Amino acid sequence: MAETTEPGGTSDLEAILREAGLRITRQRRVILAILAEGGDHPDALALFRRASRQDATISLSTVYRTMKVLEEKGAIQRHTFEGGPARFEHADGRHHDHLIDLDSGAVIEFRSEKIEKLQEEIARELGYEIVSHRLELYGRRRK
Amino acid sequence: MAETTEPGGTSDLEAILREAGLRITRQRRVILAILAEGGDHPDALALFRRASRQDATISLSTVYRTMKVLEEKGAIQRHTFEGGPARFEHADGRHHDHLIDLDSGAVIEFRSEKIEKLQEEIARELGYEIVSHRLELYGRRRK
DNA sequence: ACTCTCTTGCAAATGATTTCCATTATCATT
DNA sequence: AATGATAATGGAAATCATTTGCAAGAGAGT
Repeated sequence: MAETTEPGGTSDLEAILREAGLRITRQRRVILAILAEGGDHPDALALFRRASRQDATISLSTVYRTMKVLEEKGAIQRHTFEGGPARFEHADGRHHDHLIDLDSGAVIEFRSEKIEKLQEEIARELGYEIVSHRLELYGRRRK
Repeated sequence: MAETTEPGGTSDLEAILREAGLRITRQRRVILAILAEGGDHPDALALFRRASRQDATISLSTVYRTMKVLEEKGAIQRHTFEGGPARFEHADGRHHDHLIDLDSGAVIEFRSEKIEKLQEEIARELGYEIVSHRLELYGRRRK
């Protein structure tokens, strides 16, 4: 498994930075690696804590700055779920919506072609073109 | 048109406060009246400015406090659209989603039974019960 | 190694919202 | 209408998430 082709790998993110003429710093490398692992949707503080374990010199500002840059380059996505700080996710291209577990804060991704279609339809009827959308379900596990 | 039966009228909101054992103050009356007019989705500052015209003694804190109380009582809804302060809306019972005009900031309400159904379905498949949801379309007027 | 300038850490600034606290006002009761 | 208990208010300070200013530090091309 060549790490250069590993989907969603760190190298993807590094490549994005490099191509944008940005520098690959020690702290960015660490943050990128954490994001590349994927799996969850950490907020800036969580990211900072995890990164700190690998490199104690990282600051929260840098986490925020890095998130901002990566978001601008389209490399990650920022989600602001209800009543909480922004959470970040490695943008793997495939759009999806979210179901947030109100008890654990866990985020489950899903996608519904039907809903997407309906949204387009609704916007069209109202005379609009959708630029982006956000669909979030907040719920609890069914017992 | 008896104002006591006027749907979505101020008296509704006042009744909610009264029934909750809360006091009807001069400033609350002003804020409630503005919300009752409905029509748009003002944020706290806009609400504060409008209220100030009627009663210069109103403070921003009171606007926020009133919003919090009314939200807890289910009398209004708080929406936090992307990249902006919370905006409030008189809760008239009928659930709806929002389409935000990216150019004007205007909010258009809509409702799709089909989408609601699909959401339920998706949550069920994932083993969840929906407690609440949020669907927002961000778009521009089609020319 | 040298230099240019992008990045960083830290602290201070910001923006939205909440909370503290002493004062005022509402409303049920006289 | 006066009284009194206590909820509500204004204003300032506090909080939370995030951004920014600035001097020092570190990539990367030469």
